[in-house]
Amino acid sequence: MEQKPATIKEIASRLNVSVSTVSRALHNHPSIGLRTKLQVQKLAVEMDYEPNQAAISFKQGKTMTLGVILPNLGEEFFSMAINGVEDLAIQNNYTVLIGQSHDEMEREKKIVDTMRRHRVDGLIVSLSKTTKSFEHFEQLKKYSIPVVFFDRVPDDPEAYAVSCNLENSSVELVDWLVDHGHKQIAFIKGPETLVHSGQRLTGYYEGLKKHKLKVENAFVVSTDLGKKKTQDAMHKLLALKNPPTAVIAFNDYVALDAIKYTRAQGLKINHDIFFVSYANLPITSYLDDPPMASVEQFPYQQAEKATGILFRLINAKGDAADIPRKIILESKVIVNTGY
Amino acid sequence: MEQKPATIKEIASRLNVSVSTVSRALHNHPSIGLRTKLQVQKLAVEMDYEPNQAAISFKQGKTMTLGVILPNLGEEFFSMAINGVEDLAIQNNYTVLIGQSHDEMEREKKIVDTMRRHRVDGLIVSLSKTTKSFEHFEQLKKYSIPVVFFDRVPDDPEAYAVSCNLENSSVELVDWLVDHGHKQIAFIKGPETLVHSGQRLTGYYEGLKKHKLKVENAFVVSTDLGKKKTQDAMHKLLALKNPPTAVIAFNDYVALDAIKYTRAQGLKINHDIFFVSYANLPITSYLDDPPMASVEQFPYQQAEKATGILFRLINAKGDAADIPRKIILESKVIVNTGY
DNA sequence: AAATTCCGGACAAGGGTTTGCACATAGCTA
DNA sequence: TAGCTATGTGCAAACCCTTGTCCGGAATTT
Repeated sequence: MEQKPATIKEIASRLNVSVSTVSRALHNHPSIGLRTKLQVQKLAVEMDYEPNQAAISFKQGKTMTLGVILPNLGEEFFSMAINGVEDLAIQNNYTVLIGQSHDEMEREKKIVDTMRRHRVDGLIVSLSKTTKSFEHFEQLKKYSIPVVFFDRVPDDPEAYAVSCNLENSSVELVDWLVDHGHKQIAFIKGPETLVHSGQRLTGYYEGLKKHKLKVENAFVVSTDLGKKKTQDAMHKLLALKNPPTAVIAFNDYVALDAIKYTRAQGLKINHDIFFVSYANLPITSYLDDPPMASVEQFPYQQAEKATGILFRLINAKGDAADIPRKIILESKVIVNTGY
Repeated sequence: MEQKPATIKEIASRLNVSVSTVSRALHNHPSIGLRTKLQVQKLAVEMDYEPNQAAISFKQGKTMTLGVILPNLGEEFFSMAINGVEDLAIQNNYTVLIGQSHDEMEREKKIVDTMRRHRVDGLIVSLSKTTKSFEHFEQLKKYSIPVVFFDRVPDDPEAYAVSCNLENSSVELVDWLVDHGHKQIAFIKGPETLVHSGQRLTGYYEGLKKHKLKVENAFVVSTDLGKKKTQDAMHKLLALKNPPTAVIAFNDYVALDAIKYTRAQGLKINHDIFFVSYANLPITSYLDDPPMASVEQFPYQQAEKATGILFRLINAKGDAADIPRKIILESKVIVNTGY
């Protein structure tokens, strides 16, 4: 077993040529003669030569590494998003450093620090739901590390961000429910810190208005996305003298918790009370009574677009003027059929 | 906005001291006077100095980076496992490079290449289900990059591996079913390439023997873990003149697909036919009729233990004699109660 | 006062790769 | 034949940090 990895230097000395020649030969530089080139390449293979990425990073000031920070890989939404980043990264010969904030701002900060120290060439971020300040990201400008956000994006016009507009789909969700005879439509909203929360709510109100339905304040309840709060929220709705016949949940996970609770109360899902939500997670297809409709937010595409922008930023030497700061995808209502 | 990141060199020249002094001052080296130390540290903060990890890696021949290769982050089992790696890595000031093989050997190979080029200090791997040769891993020895496998481990006595013994739990699964009156127990097995497949099957046979039940060959069907094959397998079982009353599925995902299919055939789950499986995924708690029992395989713990071994290997200079090559955790049957 | 110790800091090397520039040899043109 | 131009290689610097060795001078000891 060989101990130390081979270096360009060793190849050079064995062939009695200079290191620069070897380097150029391996890069197919035109100014190297064919014979030399072949010799070098042959020996390189024999010696299991592998360029030392650390040395290259050092020399070039580029690490060929992208950082990705997201709340939680356990959520299907994010694990699908990762694929969007990874695929594009691989195409560009980049590697991906992943960190999970677990929805805690402190952890998010720490990860940013680590990424910075590792000198990642750029960062893809989906914010933790508890993130309220953004210094840790702004700081990155000092080190000229570009950042692109997706899905959970900051409310900052300067930031590069890819997200899904949920307002129209929220209206469509209401449309769909009304078409199916509902007039008592409740809404479980998420944390105010998330930009998306507002969009959904706005769409909801808009939808009600469009169909000339009255806004019932008691029909709007909130959750922190945790199981407990979601159940509390659901409890409030069910306790009303005149409970809703349909519920729009913040996302599929919330819907799942809400459904579970509701079922435990003896109601028949999608019969006594209907659910619709956001995210359109594949796992919902295994449920007996999944949300009847869900808003697809295209995690893969969002992440991919964000990564595309990031690469443009990385490659743009200063003149990033023509790179769009905001990309908004349209979400889409998917009606759950085959169950 | 500052363009170039600050270097130790700049600090040195501004303070009219040598770079070595600065370096030592920042590392709290005892041979540096207090006054100098403070001056240096103060200026370092002012200049937003951040050690260049690439340069350090280069110099030290260590990248402080761990590579993790696993089939698919979308599977809860693996996304939970990642946390085990990440937590331990953070504690040791390491960063984690993640790659998904998507269960394709070719992709796995490519990722190994990238990781090698990035000179990760070590690798944690859970094999793709299509991986049949291991050259790409053995190759790593040449570069002295240690590898530790977990869960989906190779059948090689030399390899470092952490896994869960499923044999005993498989017997227990049969015990449990028999206790609940079942005598017609079927088994959906997985790909032969996975070591675990054999363990499960062995345990199944052992369980049958223990309870003096006859082995029905028709009761053992197989899947490649995909939805289609699972349905085919389930179809075969249900088509028997004397179908099973209970099914042991390869894992929860297989169980989910099988259950879905079975339900579609008009049978009542956990009434006409019972399911038990492996993995104990949290998402099953959202199902109306989840598998009645599931074998917990402790993904977090497996990954954590594997990472622990990896760190020992990284830190052991050659004498890795006392580091165990195999760690076997006992899996545990979890009976699904509260639904 | 002379000798010894120790503290604070400097010098320099080394690690792998890339790249601008200089240089040598050969082949060609005039 | 002298003068050029390709063509192919080598030299050396630069990238940033760590660390072993060495040295001047002040403080302590005898």
